[in-house]
Amino acid sequence: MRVTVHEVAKLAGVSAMTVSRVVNRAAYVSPATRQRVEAAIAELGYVPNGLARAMTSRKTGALSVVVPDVTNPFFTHVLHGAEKTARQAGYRVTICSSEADEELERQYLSDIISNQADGVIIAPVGDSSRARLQVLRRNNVPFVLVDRSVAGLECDLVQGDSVGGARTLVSHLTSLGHRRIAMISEDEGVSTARDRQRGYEDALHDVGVQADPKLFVRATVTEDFEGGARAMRQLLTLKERPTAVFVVNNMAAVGAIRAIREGGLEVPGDIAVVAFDDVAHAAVLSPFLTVMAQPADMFGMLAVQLLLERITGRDEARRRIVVLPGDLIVRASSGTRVNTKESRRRR
Amino acid sequence: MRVTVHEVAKLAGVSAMTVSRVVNRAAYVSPATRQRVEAAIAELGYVPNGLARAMTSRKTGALSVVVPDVTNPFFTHVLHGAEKTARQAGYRVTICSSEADEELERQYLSDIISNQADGVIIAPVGDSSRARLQVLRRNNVPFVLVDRSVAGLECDLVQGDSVGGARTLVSHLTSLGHRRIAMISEDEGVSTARDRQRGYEDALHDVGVQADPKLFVRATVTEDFEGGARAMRQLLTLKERPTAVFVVNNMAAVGAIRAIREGGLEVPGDIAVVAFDDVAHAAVLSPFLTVMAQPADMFGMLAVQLLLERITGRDEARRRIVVLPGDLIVRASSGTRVNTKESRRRR
DNA sequence: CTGTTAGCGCCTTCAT
DNA sequence: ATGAAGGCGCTAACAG
Repeated sequence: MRVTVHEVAKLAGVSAMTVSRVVNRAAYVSPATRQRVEAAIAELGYVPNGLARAMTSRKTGALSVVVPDVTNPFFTHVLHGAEKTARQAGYRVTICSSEADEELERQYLSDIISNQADGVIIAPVGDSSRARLQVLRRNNVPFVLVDRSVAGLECDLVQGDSVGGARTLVSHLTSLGHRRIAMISEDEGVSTARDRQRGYEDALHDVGVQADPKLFVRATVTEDFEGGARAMRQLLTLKERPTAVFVVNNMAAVGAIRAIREGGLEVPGDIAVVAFDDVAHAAVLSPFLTVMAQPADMFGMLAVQLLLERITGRDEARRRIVVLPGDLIVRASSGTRVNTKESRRRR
Repeated sequence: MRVTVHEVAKLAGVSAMTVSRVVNRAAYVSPATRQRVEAAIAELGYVPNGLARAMTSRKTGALSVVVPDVTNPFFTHVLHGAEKTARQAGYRVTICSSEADEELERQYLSDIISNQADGVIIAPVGDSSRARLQVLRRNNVPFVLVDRSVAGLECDLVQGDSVGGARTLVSHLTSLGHRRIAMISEDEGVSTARDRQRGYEDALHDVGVQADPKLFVRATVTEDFEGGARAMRQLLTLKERPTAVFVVNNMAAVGAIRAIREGGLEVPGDIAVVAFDDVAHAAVLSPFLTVMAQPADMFGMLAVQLLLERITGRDEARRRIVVLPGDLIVRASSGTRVNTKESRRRR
């Protein structure tokens, strides 16, 4: 089978312990024996068994990052930031795509415990994740939430300013004269959905508009854009169509825009669209969607930093919450000033 | 510390061995004791230690997927396909982003051996990866290449039809009347770059055009689009500018288009652009780039299937190569028929 | 400076 | 149907 310390030891004429010391650059090994051991290692192509090491050291050097969708550019950048930061600190990163599925998430978290990851970064499926995360806690696996909080669970968290961001986006629409503004949200168990809804309502309230329940729909947000498309189609059936739509995230927005066009309408001519999170490559290729762009890489980086502090630091019980502001990027999809009764009156 | 078999055993009043048998659903445990053990497991929140298990079973249940860039939508979908297929087969997937860096790749592969992954899927940095992959082989870690082959290395491989795909893309351009067609390629150590160059030259040859070395530039392809942009800027300095450009991949194409626009020119008006690999979300938001779309998810799925066969199957020494065709998707960036001297003459 | 002992948590093997 | 012994590969803790 695979080469072990013992074979190296035998070849070098020393004990297994000495080999271990050489490998780990640890203390006092005479240059002469060190050299013999190194030669033996090279000759046999010895690679230490990380599992065995982890067994004794109780450190696997692995962090797990759990996201609902690896193909979503937002999470892709969270991953990237996390991976980079973790690597620089000597940790590997295992990526799990929960597909926004509770059972799958449960399975992954169980795997993570089983495989003794040193820590976990997770964008939870939703509030239902609470029970699963408490199992992590019971097993002493430190974790940090990214992007989404979980109701009733106190823990470190890196998130965007969803309330403020949504308010800014929707205010952008109202400032253009829109008053009949719909929102496409997602499952209410997701904290960002709730927060963005609040920002949406705040912005409407700012201009004296009462949120109309008929203009609020939820999309099942999947990797495919279908969820957003379906929600949009539903809005298009209304007698009084909205003149603008605020979409809870980038993927749903892409679906919504497709649905609008398939319905024979135009963005922003017939319906203006704004959304949370930028769409990386699309933004460069043909800048179109007006968004609240979030520094996704930074989410990942900071989450790992908090996590590493939990792992290495003596547990300062204090819970840390980092909130990162986003940037409003105005592009074509939100259109220009429109003439509504209200806006005409004001001029 | 973490709960172990022994604590469960003590609580249930049995031996550790019996606990193990219950956990593994193995042989002969009386219903009565089984029940007591299960109660103890639940009460203590026991989760088996995967490392210890792997130590004895010599199976970690982990596959590693190494890609040059996790934010590239092409690789993102390869990952997704791989992850899904692996999970269904009971394997976890660890993702490594080599950043197209040789040293980083070496480190990852070394980690992978060390952590006893059961197998590896890798889109290698380039031909230089050969040495590193041979280390894998020496350590009996089965692996399958995706997307790129490695010169001088015989092994299972899932790839696209780069020669044919490039030829189709470039022929699309020649059929529109273009004759002065540039290519933005990448490092020649990457098999797809070589293959696509061949397809490019073949297509030119088909219409009696000799490839002009001045029209061939290489981009350092990074996660950022800068590589493609720089290459494009270089082409724009030519006295006789190309009328069309074939770009080796999606990321570089995005950069190239940005550079063209920043240079005050238009796509496709001044320069037509075609590229390999679609840009997922952008394609829906504002269909623009003419591409050879590859079934990336399928790359990942098939690669895992081949890998699992290597892992579980008795090694049928035969090497397997799967070549998946792409789809030409014609959009705005390649433009319509142009009038060149040649095309005018022909009419 | 180097070797010996023991044990990480589990499971294979052999008893009972 | 259940238990005891031993070992997977490595290293911490103690010798010397």
